[in-house]
Amino acid sequence: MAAPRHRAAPDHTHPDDVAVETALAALADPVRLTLVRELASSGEWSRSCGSFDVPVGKAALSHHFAVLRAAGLVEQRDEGPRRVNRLRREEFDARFPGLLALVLREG
Amino acid sequence: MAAPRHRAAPDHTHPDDVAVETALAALADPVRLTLVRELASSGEWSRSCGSFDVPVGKAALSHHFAVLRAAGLVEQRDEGPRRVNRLRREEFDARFPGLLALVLREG
DNA sequence: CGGAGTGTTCGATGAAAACCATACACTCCC
DNA sequence: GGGAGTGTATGGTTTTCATCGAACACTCCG
Repeated sequence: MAAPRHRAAPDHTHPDDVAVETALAALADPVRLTLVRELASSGEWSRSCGSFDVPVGKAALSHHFAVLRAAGLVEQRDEGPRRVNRLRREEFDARFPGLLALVLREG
Repeated sequence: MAAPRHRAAPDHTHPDDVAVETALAALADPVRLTLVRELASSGEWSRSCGSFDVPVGKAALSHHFAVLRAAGLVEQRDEGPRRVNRLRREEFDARFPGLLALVLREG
């Protein structure tokens, strides 16, 4: 058996399994764009979900992170009581070359 | 006075005046993606609006072209009874380098 | 144990977007 | 002039998406 898991691990999607439409739609939202940008200018695994300055409640925020995971943009890991994030720079850029750079270049 | 214009010219938006979110949202739709791709593999000004193989009615199609114009992706010109299209490759690529190539590389 | 902190899930709501059918406008050609 | 072809505008329906409030699950710490 596997080690007992006390909390459901978030299901990730690898960028390779993501359709272009999905990636574009994920990045087309202003809130998610902020998350990605702030995440890009922070160290990996340094930001918990609640540490972002976006004008939405917890529920909506949780949903946005689910969308980002499904688009292969963000990886999450449980660290104690909080869930920390990492931008999947390399993997995502390998699948969609230049796209991340494009949205990071402005803002 | 200017020469009499019998039909309203479509209002275009230059890619330089387009926000990233707008460009991404425009390309995130499957129908519009098809239009852009088919347009990319055709000569400039060679395709009229009705010449595309998409599963939507005339009204919806007209709307999609309006979105593409607003995103700086397509330029239109009236040619007799029909409205012909051109993909704004260079201008759009100057504003969003690599984005067009990205969506054209697949499909 | 019990409370504080963090994040997800559920149900409902409101706004935005896609779509259709119809009606209209314009051009071409007989 | 009148009909066929092409595209737009309008009005209304349906779907999708972002959002919230409240309830729940889990971790940490006193």
